[in-house]
Amino acid sequence: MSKPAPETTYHHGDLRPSLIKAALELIAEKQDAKTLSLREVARRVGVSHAAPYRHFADKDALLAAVAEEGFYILKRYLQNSLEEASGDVLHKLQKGGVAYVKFAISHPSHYRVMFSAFQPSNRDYPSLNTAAQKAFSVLADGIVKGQAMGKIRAGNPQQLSWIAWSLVHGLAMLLIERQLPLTDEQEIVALAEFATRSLNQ
Amino acid sequence: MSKPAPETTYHHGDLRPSLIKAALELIAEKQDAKTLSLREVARRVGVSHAAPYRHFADKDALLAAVAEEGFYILKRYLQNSLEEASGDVLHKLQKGGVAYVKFAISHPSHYRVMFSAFQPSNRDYPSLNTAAQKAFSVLADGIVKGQAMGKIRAGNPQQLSWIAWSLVHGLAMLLIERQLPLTDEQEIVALAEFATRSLNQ
DNA sequence: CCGCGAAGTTGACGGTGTAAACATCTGCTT
DNA sequence: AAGCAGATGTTTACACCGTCAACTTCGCGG
Repeated sequence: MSKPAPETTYHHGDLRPSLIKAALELIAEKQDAKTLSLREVARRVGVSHAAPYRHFADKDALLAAVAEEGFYILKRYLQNSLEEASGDVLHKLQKGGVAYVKFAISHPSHYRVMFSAFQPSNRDYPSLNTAAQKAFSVLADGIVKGQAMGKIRAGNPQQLSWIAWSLVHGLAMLLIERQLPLTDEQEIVALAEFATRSLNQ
Repeated sequence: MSKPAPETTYHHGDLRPSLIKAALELIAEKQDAKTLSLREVARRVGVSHAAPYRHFADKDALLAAVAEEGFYILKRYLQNSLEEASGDVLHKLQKGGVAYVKFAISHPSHYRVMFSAFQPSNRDYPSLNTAAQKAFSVLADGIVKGQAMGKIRAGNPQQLSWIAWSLVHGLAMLLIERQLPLTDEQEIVALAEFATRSLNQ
């Protein structure tokens, strides 16, 4: 609403976020992120095919921005689920794990981009890396808190949170790639709950 | 050695497996499987750019074959590690889990192809699906055996093996995508051992 | 021995990522 | 207020890609 649809102007004025949004839409519409073309994104925004290069070094850079956006959303999603969950820390954490899987399966193509945008040298796209780190920290901080309250077994909290992340990430990935013959949401949630209960506490 | 390097012939004679092998080499040489081109594979084999279409419907079909090959290798790898591991079933299974992660991080780009070759409708490439299933069964069968011997807690063995698979797959993926700041093989093995010990038994 | 189908080649087409040269606009300086 | 400079878009061009159709070569069964 901030922009009164300026009919036709030479300068778009808000291109960078528009490109990210359009890429997100296209990724969601197809199932497949790897068939996404930069020119298609430009077309959807109504801009020439070279315009994106004023805002992104290359196609990968746009995908990295899309991924980064995903980690912001995931972080808020996890924080909300932890706040809303009732009961003790352990129960909150389990709800968080289920929420993680739910997020992944409800945005499968976006989730895939989030975890495939990383380059050989992970020093590219530092803001993507810190965004991912912050999302992960929601889970890791919960584990530290649980340990402090004696609800979670002692031990290297970093290792503990890494394997907890591995569990939900692996489950999410296998579900997204249809390696597990589950489609019903209820069945999936049940399995996710079972998973979060299966780690030694 | 079976082929005495026939200098130059119109017909290659062994093209299909050669293409798979060349694709595998190229994927390993680059880190990145998505920059692999069909024409590049054909070039490496010394054949025209359209020749692959006599053996594969399209590029995805070649990648599916590459993935299938990966699941055969993985299956043998897991079987060997289970056989060679000493001790009871539980210990064997834990060794198997570590072996799984080791396989993934020592063939990262191949492993990525294995889990990204699946199509929206998983009824394409049925042989790929059964190959993946068979590799997974090595692990699942071990769990059933462990339950029969009372070494692993009772419960739906399918769910149990699914979450065990999720754990090692998630750990492998996070390591491959460099989401966990570990590079030293020993550290990684230690984390994998910790992971396989962390499931309720 | 011959001809037919399988396997490989050539050439073409539309689409893609990306760079270079050009056009337009916006805001700051004088 | 004028105008210039840099930021933002456009056009054009190039090499490469996946794929198809038409053509060529070869090996094998009648």
